[in-house]
Amino acid sequence: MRSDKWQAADFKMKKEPKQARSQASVAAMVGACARILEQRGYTGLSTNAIAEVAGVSIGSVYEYFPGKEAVVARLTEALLADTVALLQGRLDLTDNRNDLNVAMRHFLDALYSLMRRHRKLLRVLVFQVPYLHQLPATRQLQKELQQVLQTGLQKTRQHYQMNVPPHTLYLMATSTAGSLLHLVLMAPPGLDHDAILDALAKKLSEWLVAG
Amino acid sequence: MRSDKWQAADFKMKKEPKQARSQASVAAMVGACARILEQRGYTGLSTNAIAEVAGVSIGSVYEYFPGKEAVVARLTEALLADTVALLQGRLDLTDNRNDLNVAMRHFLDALYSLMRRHRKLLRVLVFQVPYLHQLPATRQLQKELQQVLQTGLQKTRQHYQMNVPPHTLYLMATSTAGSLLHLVLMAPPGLDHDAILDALAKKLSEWLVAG
DNA sequence: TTGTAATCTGAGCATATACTCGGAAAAACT
DNA sequence: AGTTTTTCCGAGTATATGCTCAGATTACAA
Repeated sequence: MRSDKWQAADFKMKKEPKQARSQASVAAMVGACARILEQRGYTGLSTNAIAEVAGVSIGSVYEYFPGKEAVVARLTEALLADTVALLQGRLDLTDNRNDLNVAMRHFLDALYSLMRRHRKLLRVLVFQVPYLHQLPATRQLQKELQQVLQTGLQKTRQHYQMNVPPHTLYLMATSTAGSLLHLVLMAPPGLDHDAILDALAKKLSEWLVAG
Repeated sequence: MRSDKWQAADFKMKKEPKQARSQASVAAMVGACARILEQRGYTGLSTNAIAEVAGVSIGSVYEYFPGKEAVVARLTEALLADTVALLQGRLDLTDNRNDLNVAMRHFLDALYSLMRRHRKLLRVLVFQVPYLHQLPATRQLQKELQQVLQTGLQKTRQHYQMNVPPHTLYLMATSTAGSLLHLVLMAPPGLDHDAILDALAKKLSEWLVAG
């Protein structure tokens, strides 16, 4: 086993579980993976540990996954589904004729509470999983988010008749991500998160109309 | 060996090398650590690998370090020294009576080129080292940067007579960090980095004077 | 019922990694 | 020179982890 094996790792399942029994097994493995990541970090994740925590034998793990990397990939796909679904629903709020600031604040709140709900898992995924950015789910998330923002802004832009300079969208996305990530994962205690989100929403709105 | 051992890991050296010979050995180990991290990632880092690449025996490694975590800690301390020194020197540009926008752009450029120079190493440290935020050097860097910014802004604030709302400094720092990190480590090809930095500097300046 | 495919098992082998320890070699000290 | 401290060595042990495989067990279909 080469230690940098993940650089060419296989993130796809060997086969899909067809019966209800095996589907439950796979679900248990993915759940075990999440629990292990949260409690022991990525260094504590092993195929043997997954099998033990999931309550199945090690052979069953390799029946469906080529290695732990694929289990992590499957887990992130599940998170992706939740995220996109929630953001789609929440971004509709931008559509009805509310104040831009309010709409932006709603959007930020959706992102913030989602990240907060998966705080521990998110920390490990972002700061420890070496191949996170090679994962199909991660790439897809970036695309989806960009598209959601783009279309959402397009509506807003028409409504408010503004034109956004070329690099503004990129800067808004990356800086917002940076602030939110820091707030959720690295912020010192004692900060008023709501107030900070208020300020961020206000600034982003101004940024948009200012162009 | 518990797999989550790093949660209580010892980041301090067993003893300092006193003779020139041992100082060279330790330097070789730290250099080997950097090379391994860049080429094989954190999963490829082992005490045995450090010894091999550094050209010393495994026993020598454990003579000075309790484990690989301490070597990584030592490495980040070295990076910290470079960073703080460079930023101190570059922030003086904010002092002379230049335009705020220009000064901000200089500051961003210093940060950007430093991060770009250590691109590969930075990626591994940020995205793979599980205990990066527990490292003394990391905590110190946050403090130093905050202090440098605070004093730098204080001068500028006096000069331009502006008052910055409570959470603005936090948002500026975290969003700037987010944008710079994304630009250096995760940006898709084809982006005009200089133009983006221009836009960011402009926006930050406006943000400051706007309050 | 009987056959076939799907599922599960866990002992066991190969390898990797962490870390020790007794002692050799080199430098510094007196 | 003799003594002490520092430095270095690397075989060797213990453990962890990845992964296989021959066969038992269960579901489903003809």
